[in-house]
Amino acid sequence: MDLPKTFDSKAAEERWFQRWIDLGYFKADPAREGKVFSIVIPPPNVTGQLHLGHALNVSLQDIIVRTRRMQGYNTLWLPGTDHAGIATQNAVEKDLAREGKDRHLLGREPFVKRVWQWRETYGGRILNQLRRLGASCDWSRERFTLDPGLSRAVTKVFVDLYNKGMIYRAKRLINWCPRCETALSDLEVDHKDVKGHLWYIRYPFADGHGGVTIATTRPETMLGDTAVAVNPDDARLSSYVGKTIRLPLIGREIKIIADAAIDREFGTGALKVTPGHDPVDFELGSRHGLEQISVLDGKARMNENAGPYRGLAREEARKQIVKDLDSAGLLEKIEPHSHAVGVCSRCDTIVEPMLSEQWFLRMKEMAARAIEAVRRGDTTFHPKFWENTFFNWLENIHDWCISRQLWWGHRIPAYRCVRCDHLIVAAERPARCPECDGSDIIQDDDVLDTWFSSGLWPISTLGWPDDTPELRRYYPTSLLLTGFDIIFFWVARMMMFGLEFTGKVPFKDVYITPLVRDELGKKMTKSKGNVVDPLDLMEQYGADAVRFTLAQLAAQGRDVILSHDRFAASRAFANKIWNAARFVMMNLDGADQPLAIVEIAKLGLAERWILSRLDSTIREVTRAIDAYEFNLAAMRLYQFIWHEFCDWYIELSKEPLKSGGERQAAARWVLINVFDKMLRLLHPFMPFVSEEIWQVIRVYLDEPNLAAHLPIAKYPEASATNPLSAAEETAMNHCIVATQGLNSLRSLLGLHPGQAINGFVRPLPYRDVEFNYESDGTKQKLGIRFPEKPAVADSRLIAADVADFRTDFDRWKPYAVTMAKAETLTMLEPDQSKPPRTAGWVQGLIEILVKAPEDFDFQIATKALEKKLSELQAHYERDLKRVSDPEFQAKAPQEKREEIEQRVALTRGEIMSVQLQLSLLEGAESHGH
RNA sequence: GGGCGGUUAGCUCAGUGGUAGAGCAUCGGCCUUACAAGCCGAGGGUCGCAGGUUCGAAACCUGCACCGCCCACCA
Repeated sequence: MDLPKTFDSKAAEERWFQRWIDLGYFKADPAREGKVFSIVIPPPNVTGQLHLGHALNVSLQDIIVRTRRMQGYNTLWLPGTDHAGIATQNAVEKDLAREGKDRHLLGREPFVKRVWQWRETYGGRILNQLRRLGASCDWSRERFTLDPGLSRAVTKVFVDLYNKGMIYRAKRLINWCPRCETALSDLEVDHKDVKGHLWYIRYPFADGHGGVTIATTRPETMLGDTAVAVNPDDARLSSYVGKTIRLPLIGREIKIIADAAIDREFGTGALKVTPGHDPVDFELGSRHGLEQISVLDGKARMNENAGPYRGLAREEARKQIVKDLDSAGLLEKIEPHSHAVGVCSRCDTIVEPMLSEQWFLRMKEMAARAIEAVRRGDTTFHPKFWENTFFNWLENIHDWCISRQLWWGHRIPAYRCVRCDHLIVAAERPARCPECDGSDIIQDDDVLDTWFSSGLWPISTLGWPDDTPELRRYYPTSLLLTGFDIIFFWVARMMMFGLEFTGKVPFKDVYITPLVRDELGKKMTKSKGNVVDPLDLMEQYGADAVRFTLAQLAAQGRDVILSHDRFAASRAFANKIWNAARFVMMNLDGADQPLAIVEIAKLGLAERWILSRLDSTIREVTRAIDAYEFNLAAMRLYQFIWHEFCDWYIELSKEPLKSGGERQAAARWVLINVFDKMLRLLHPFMPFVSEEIWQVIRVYLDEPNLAAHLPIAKYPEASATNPLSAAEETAMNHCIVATQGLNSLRSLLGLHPGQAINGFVRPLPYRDVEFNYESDGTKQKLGIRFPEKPAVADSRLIAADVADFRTDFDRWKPYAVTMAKAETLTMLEPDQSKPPRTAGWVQGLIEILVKAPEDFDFQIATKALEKKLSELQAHYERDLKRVSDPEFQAKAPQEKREEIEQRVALTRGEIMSVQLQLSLLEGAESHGH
């Protein structure tokens, strides 16, 4: 089998994705038996472009979806898009503007038609980009929030909530964007700090004398003032309460009122009250029954209530009014003042608090039920701390303004009889007015906030309000995976709607993804020009590498900071796997298809060892995915594949592969089987490279009902019993550590890697077994000759030989280095019966030193050893002190005491070893120079 | 004003009570027929600061600093 030297990611991506879809692997069948795993995609804006947030989101969803599918779950991942009312409408308006038109010129019908056209053009784009990432959605179930079925759900919800009295119409002070010319919800308003001014303006009493000075950041709204308020406890001003003021410039007479909410410290302590243009004043005005006067129109120009200023834009009016007040001698001073202004989150225009009649949804009760459901644990957030954020918002929730003065969206199912003005809320347009029987009935012009329909996404996409098989089978969904920026907009609303209309939470788990930032840790925005395009990344590194990198970076509770190095490393990883595959295939020439299964008992130590490492990897990866710890799963895979399988097992397999016979058969079988399981584990992370390789090796697999492709192959499970005994594990770890120790020694001594070193290491628990080591540099690890069967351990233990090495390899490793060296040393002690070959080891070392090259730097080597020695001594002393501390002996748990006592012995051995090495260096220096 | 998250090697991040870790980057040595997108080594950290709890703290508690984010009607 000929495989090219480097992995061609693009070819693999093109080869497999369409194939998987054509074969229907991603299709969900509600009729199928089995446990269910279901998830609905956070629908991207229909006209959106893929950004890294999507890429992260989709990669993580795909990892878990593919895993569950392979684990045999009845899996549904439902894709789709959101009509994204205001965002899309703005985009099309911008497009129109380029042609010198605007939507009003076009008219409502043609404009909406144009948006649909736009959707036809760009609507498929983002989903195609998700497919490029490998998203294994059931693409046959694609939904759009304006689909007829989903619209029907929206209408029903509106009508039901209206009939329950939860949706109502009211004239309130709402957020108004003068550019978009629509109402906005509180969430759609961003707050920005601006450096403004505080204008101090004297409002004279009605008799023309004296007056009260107020401080304001918005002088132009004074035209709508209907009172001046002071704190009743304010000694300076309370005597004025009840007096009348003549409002400058327009001459309206207003009263001075008292209200405890007034901050005496701010400004002059007197507040101009503008109920028509300020939320605080609106509240205050309602308490005192003040008139509400609006002085601005929908485009934020002064209206007919603004007298001489009518027609001016609000900024113009402000300048003019300040100027006029100054001429009138009423402007007392101007102070610089920073404060926050609300801006439209879509277009950044300063939002105007405006009096307006809108539709509202009462939230308190629904919010309370959502809180209760999360408290009960029906839904759990990951990471958990997001629950606080969720509670916090819901506990302080205000009614939701759901109507928008837009054209793109779900038109509100409310109708009005032209003749008698009767309001009818109904799913269908009524033919006649039930009050006056009039037939002239018009529908409300407004559409719903786009989040109203996305809030229904988990139920509407499954067919609600009908009782569909999908709804019954897949609802509640298993998981929602989304960004924190839409917890309020979307997650909370889905919770509330789901509970309200099905009595059940819409998802059991919510995984909140972190924010993706650029390499400098900055948020990516178009205006900063630091947006990294995932399509470029895929082009450069391949979809697998992009997915794997995002998974690695997605630690819970942290922002994802991009790093090109990481993408490059993942691409190298894909290539590494590819080359491992080439090695395996090269060595399977002429092998049976499928390979005959080899019993575990007939495998060598290295074979059993890699199988054992594989089991540990399977367990850890599975556990991490279950816990949504994608980064840990990815890291473990990387560690196993590269450092355990490639670095060790492949190297160790070379000799048996050449040997022919049973050992060759065993090595072949292990190579294929480990590779197979490894690819299955890897597949959810790197679907393309894994499939590309698996297709080549699958002919060797002997599995009943073997899947044709990886997406539906069975997910690996760890063996019930460890293929490696504790003793064998110890032996193998000794080999690894001995090899590393001697490689390090050679490097330290400045020897050429090709320089042969002969030596042996005897693992202490196996005193009658030795591992001969002959490294000639060209096959560094190959020289280890493993005993066919490790002999039973000798029970005699020397001082350094007390550690129980049945612990995790990584923790164990440093001790083993010590072991290898300590062995050497103990042999020098007089009371030991001295095994002859230990002296040989030392002898070998001396010979090497004698043969050291002319330019060998003894000073550097000595320095390094001395440093190491002092570190060891520090550790030794610390541990020794600890061990001899009576309190430690009294209070520390026994296992800890033992552990540290063992460490003391080991460190002591290692110290002696380093001392020996140092003395050898000294000797060699005087000898050789 | 309230709340949340973060601070560990040059960079990006693991590490929830027992000798500080990985990847990348750096340095040294290797073209060794799976892989130079590679292999073998090495250097590099008073774990943000100050207290406390503990036999023992990067980890647990308190306070502080700095970075980032969210919420909020001081005109």
